[in-house]
This record gives sequence, C-alpha cells and structure tokens, in this order.
Amino acid sequence: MHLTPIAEKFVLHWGEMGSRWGVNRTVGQIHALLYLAEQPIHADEICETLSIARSNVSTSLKELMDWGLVRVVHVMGERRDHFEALHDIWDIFRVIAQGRRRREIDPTLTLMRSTLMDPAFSKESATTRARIQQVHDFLDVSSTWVDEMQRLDPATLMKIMKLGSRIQRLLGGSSASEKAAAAKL
Amino acid sequence: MHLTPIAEKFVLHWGEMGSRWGVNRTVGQIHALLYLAEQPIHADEICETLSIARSNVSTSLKELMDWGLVRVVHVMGERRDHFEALHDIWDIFRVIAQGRRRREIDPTLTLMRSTLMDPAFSKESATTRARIQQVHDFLDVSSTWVDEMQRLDPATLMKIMKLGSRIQRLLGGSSASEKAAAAKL
DNA sequence: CTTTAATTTCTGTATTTACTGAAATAACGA
DNA sequence: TCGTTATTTCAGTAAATACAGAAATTAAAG
Repeated sequence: MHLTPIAEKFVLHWGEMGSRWGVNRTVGQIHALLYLAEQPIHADEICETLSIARSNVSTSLKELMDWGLVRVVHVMGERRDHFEALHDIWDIFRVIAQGRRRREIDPTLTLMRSTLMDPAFSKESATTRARIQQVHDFLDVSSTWVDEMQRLDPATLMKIMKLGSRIQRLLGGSSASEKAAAAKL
Repeated sequence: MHLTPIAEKFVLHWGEMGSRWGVNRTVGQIHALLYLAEQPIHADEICETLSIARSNVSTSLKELMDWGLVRVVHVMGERRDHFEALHDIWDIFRVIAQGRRRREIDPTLTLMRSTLMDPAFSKESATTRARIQQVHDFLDVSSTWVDEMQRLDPATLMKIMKLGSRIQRLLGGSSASEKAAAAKL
C-alpha cells in the first residue's frame, strides 16, 4: 500500500497527536491509516505501510477495537482478518468522548462519591468539604451532560455548536418568546 | 503540613489521574495539594508533604503556572514564594479546556487547513478529500464552540448542562414558541 | 560587597512505556 | 489429522519520561 505525501503527513501527525490523546504513536498511526483507507485492510499491509512489527500491529488493533474505533471485517475468499475504522466524524467523536469520560471522569467521580459518604468527611474543615463537594458536583453534572449529548443526532449537535454563545439568549432573559420557550421545558 | 486520610487519598488519586490528563503524577499531586490548601504554601512545604525532590517541585510548579492553574503569591514578612491554586471549579475547567484545545485541537486544525490549501490536495481521491475535509470542518466548528462557551458565565453554562438533551426542543421543532425563539437568533 | 537564603538548571539514574522478534496458540484447508 | 497460514502472547530490548541530587544562578539582607 502506497501513501501519498498528503496521506503520509496525516498519518504521522495523527500518530504524534495520539500521545496527547492518551494513545501511543503506533495506535494513532494505524487509526489514521484505517480512517483514510478506501477499503478494509489486513494487518500485514499495515505492517508494511507503517514499517512496524506484526505483533505491535496486533496489540494496537486490539486497543482500537477496545475503543470501538475499529472493527474487524471479512473479505470473500480471504482468510485474513481485515480492519475498518469508523468513517463518520460524529461517530468517532462520540466514541472518543465516551472513552474519555470512562477513563478520565468516572474514576474521580466514584472516589468523590465515596469520600462524601465517608464518616470521616464531616470532620474535615469547611473549606475542604466545600472543595471536594464542588469537584463532585461539577463532575456529576458534566458526565450526565456528556451522556445526554451522546443521544442527540449530529444535525442537532451541529445546530447547538453553530449557535455558540448565542444560546444564552434562549436561556437567560425574560422576553415573552423566551418565557414561551422556557415553559416548554 | 499534615494531610488527613481524606486529603491524602484525594492527592494520590489526582496524581494518578494526572497521567490520563497529560500531566505527570507529581504535577497532579501538587495541584491537588494546592487546591485543597487553606492558605498559599511554599515549595519546601510541598516537598515535605509529598516527599519529592525540591527540583521536581520547582519544575512542576512552573508547569502548573504555565497552565494557569497556579500562581505565585507573597506573604508579608516571608521571603519565599508561596503558591496558590485556582479554587473555583469553573475557572479550573475553563483553564483546562483552553489548554487542551491548544494542545490537542489547534495543531491538527492547522495541519488540516494547510492540507486543504496544498495544490496536491486536489489530486487525492474523492474519498480522501472528503475525509480530510470532514476532520477540518469538525475541528473548526468544535474549537470555535469551545471558545464561545468560555465566554459564558458559570450560571449560564450550568443552565445549559442541566438542560441536557432537552435543549433539542428549543431547536428542532416548529411550534409557534420555538419559531419565536429561533427568530431571535 | 559579602553572606546567606531561595530557586532554577543540569546531569545522571530510575522507572515506565513502547516495541521487536521469537515462540506459542489458534484457525483453517486438504 | 497433519500441514500451513494467521494471530496472539511473551520475554527481552530500546526509547521516552520522570525524578533526585548537585551545581549554578538569582535575589535579598546585612
């Protein structure tokens, strides 16, 4: 498989960024390659194209499948597994957002909950209590919100984003039309 | 400085999570310690409390100050620098969101932009072009949106989050009150 | 200006993480 | 079932990152 200069740049960049996104370079590169690929490809082709060990490809593909960003498909008359990435950016976004929530928010939220339950908690200073409570409440609201956003279809999410801070007008004021809108909630 | 078991758990956990958030354990622990601290504290106290080398504390504090999560303050009659973390969770959120946008989105957006400009881009297959365009558009919209959200005050952001997916009702339909709301945009 | 305190920078070491190549296992075909 | 091909696991190595301690720098006090 031959990469055009543009594809190569994309793949290398995605690999670099991978580390900032919590996956290693190889995982990032493979993901980029599969994202751009016109058809599903097999592990050996990934090896050759990216010059990495077969075992490394195997491990990385498993990680991508854990994330849910890649799935295995079978090609008629071919014995080898072929792999295909999600191609819709909104699907990718959803999957990544979920994964990050699980890894980056949930564990802390769990700890905050159990801390608030801890009998020793009430013995802490008012400041400490307030700060821990604050973290809990914030994570609780955020993670619920992320979940809710997951449910919306891309078109709606796009509308919300395009709306940007003008959304404030739908919420904050007290004009007749806003009251009407608010009443619907 | 003595840590209660609850504070210690919090600090250790924050340190662990740090790695998932793109900072190392030490940086995470120091941030947690300063977040909980009742008053600004100096570097030596951080050393002792967390049992880490003075140089490491220095480096880590610098990183936290780069993020904008910690600032140096001076205490009357004290020669040493004292450090204080942001204590408002919304401020912390804002700072982290900005930092992540800079580190995790901007570089890719920049590359996508220059790729779209590249004369060679038009020679790519329709699929490749569409996929790169898609990444560009998504990051472009998202990063603008993140910026816009930064501007809103916490109360408004909270309203939006609490609203969750019910926000759809303000956008998608065609009832009279929704049209009135939409007209305002 | 000199001494002392405070902080940062630098160098080497330790720890962690990523990766390769070989060996083991599994899957399939004849 | 046996041989072949595909995939995974594992053990050792390489690379990257985090950290400690020493040395150097900066800043304040006398």
